[in-house]
Amino acid sequence: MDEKQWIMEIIGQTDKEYKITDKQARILEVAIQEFADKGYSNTSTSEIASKAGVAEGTIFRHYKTKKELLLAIVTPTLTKGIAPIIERTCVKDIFNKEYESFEDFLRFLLNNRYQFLRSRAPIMKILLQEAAFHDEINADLKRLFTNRVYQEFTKIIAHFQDKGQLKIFPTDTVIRLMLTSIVGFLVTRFIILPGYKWDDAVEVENTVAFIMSGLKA
Amino acid sequence: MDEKQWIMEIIGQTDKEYKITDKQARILEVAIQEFADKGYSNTSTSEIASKAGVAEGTIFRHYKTKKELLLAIVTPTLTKGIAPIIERTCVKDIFNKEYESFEDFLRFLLNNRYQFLRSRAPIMKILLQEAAFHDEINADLKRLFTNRVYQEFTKIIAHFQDKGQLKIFPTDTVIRLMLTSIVGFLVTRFIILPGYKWDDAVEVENTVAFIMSGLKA
Amino acid sequence: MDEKQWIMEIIGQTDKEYKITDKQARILEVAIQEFADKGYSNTSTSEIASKAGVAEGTIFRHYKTKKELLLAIVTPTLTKGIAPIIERTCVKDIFNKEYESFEDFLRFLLNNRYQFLRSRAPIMKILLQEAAFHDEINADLKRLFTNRVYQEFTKIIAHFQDKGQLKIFPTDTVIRLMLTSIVGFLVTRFIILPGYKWDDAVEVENTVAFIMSGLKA
Amino acid sequence: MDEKQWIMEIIGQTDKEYKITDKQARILEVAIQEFADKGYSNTSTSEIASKAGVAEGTIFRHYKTKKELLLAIVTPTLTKGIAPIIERTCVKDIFNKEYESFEDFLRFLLNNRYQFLRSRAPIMKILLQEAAFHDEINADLKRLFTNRVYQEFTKIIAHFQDKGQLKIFPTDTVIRLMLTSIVGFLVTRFIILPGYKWDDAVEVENTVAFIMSGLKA
DNA sequence: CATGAATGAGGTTTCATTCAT
DNA sequence: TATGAATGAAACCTCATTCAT
Repeated sequence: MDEKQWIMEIIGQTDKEYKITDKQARILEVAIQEFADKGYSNTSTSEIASKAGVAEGTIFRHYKTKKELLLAIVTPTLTKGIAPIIERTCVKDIFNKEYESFEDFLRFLLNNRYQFLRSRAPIMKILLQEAAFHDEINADLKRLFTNRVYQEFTKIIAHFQDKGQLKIFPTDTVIRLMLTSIVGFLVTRFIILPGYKWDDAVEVENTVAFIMSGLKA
Repeated sequence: MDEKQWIMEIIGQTDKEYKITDKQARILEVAIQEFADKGYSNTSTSEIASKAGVAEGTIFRHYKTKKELLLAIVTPTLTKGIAPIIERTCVKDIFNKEYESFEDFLRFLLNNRYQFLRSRAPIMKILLQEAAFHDEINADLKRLFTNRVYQEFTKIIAHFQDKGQLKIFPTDTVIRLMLTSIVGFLVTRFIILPGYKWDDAVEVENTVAFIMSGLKA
Repeated sequence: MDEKQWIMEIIGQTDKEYKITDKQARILEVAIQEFADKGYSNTSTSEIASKAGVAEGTIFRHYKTKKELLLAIVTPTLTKGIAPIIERTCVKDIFNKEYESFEDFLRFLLNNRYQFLRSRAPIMKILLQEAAFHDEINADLKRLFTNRVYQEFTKIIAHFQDKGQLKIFPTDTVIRLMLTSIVGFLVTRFIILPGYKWDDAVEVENTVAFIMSGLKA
Repeated sequence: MDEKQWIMEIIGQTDKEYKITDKQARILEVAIQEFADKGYSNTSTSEIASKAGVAEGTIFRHYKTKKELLLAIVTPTLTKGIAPIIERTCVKDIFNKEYESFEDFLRFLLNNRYQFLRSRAPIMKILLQEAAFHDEINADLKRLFTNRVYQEFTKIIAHFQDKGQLKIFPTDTVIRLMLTSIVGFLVTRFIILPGYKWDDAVEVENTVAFIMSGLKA
């Protein structure tokens, strides 16, 4: 199912058959739901167990501690959410002239992350909430950001500045403004006001336009 | 002290003398610190007590419950953080032609909120974290936003669109893009990367310029 | 192998071929090791299973409960450790004048038990530790002691007192002093300080001499 | 009360008034009883709590962990049980010619430790049982033994060997035989067979005589 | 006002044991 | 015979809150 594609990521084997019992899946499903709704600390393992229709001990057979359950949920999305799009998909393509313009790149980026988050909004909410309090998540987040996002964006921006498409703002500021608008869109859309009557296509286009106006030469 | 001006807000009496014992102040100080660092749920009242050099019972003499302590910390900043700037300062002034341009308004807004947050970053962090899980905070936030920010911004934007200064984007989108950039700046500056070597004046100016490029007619 | 002679005792068939699977042997081996190192209560069956390379359920296929596993380990050594030496070997021999002197008997006893414990120190440690808390072991121990050791020793001591070789201490006291020295030697040697640089032959001889000085007429 | 003198030792203040609530005393009393009867691992904190007529949380207000409770019980007796008698009372006195003979010293030692254990048998049982499994206890025990008992005994034995009162056995062996008999007596008397019809005065005298026969020149 | 011992409900975790495969 | 996922009771421990002093 498309909806539960994240299960694959969490289990870690994309297509290989890997024993994942029905109960284990239900534990993950409920844990994500509850962590997102009420926060990690405010969710008890006994609650997860009963909502998943499972004995409490069963949770601890699969995850040694409650925190390990949290990390099992959050880590794959963290990695997939930040790392690959940049490196694999974009950077190569951009320098292979796949993206003629920065605007095309931006549009692709927004659409791509939008699709990614559609089915992962709750996990992303957990990630953002708990990053503040768990060093394991925080460290991963910082490492991925500096090694992937920041480095690659720096190159891309330099590339398009060289081509004369972008204003010569300081790179850090460009990244900040750009990411702020992108993340702001996604967070508003999926976390703060998921129920609002968004016309997503229009919002994406307007956001791209807004960013471009601010950055283009 | 300027640094501890929030104490006044929390106590609720701006200049009148109101008995605020030394111990009570220390409880608040420590609670803010710990809630911001480790989260409300991960901070125990006994920990607050011992770090504040106070008996465990003393906290409950001033605040009936732990949650009441949280709300005592968060509510004044929530109110002051959102409400007054709009109503008192801006709206009147704008229609009194105090702000000739939207850009001036934007610059004032950013600088004003920047100043406000300088000494209240930890409280703001608590506010953002806990709004997700406490209906009391959430409701306040939503009410303030719709009654103040949203309403007033709608008027202001209409005003400057009429004057031909702003592009005719849908108002909701304009507000979203604008606030996203402003909040993104403040959150990045004070919460995510408070230690970074920001040149604040430049960042403010660039942010204003960025927003203006995206919105002006 | 000499080292694993206890396996025979535990299985219960000395020379008959009795199906003892490799897995069962490994369970026993690991259980003895862990019970001796960390105590019965502090050793979990799952730990035994994993260290023995066996599924958790497999242990319970051979031993209905964890306690049954303990008793299976401890009982044969308990019986063999106390009972036979007295009855079969000694008493008969002594009255058959095999032992001319109490000193010869003592020397034989010490050497014999010393040999017996060489390969069974861990089991003996378990026995001593757990006798205090498990009535099954305790009862066996008491029964064996009163029926075998105490009764037979009484006779032997009387015999050598009659022959004028032993001082006329109260029998109970003689047994206490004698056993205290023997058990003290063995426990020190095998359990408390097994790593110490003992010259066993010398220690045995000195211990015999020490006891004899104290007891001889 | 004489019976509860150990309470003082555990609290740590001999005569100074130190807040020790009634409940705390009851927790200790019950914990000692249960640990001695059933073993540390087989005694649950909830059981201690209910038998002491106290809420379970109360235990953890005084002792952060169950192990801390164990150590609080065992450490003072460990220290007092081994250390002072040797150093303070004996060694000085011996070389001050207080003890004319090794026999006098032995008699004093036995009587003194006998008195000490009268009211502390359960604690001593716990100590012996748990030393095997808790490194904290084990380390303390080893340290005290080598620094106090072993060192001082070595001097004392050399002293009396010089005076021609003792056989020239190797010192280690002399210590082993002597302690074995002393500890054997105390353990038999207080732990293995506390209910037996002992005539303590006689047993002490016989034990002294036994040891002396074995060791005197 | 302030204290801190006491509470007890509820949290996470462990573990012997069962049972379908 | 062997497996290992599942169980649930019970273990240890935390913590907001109360109350006598």
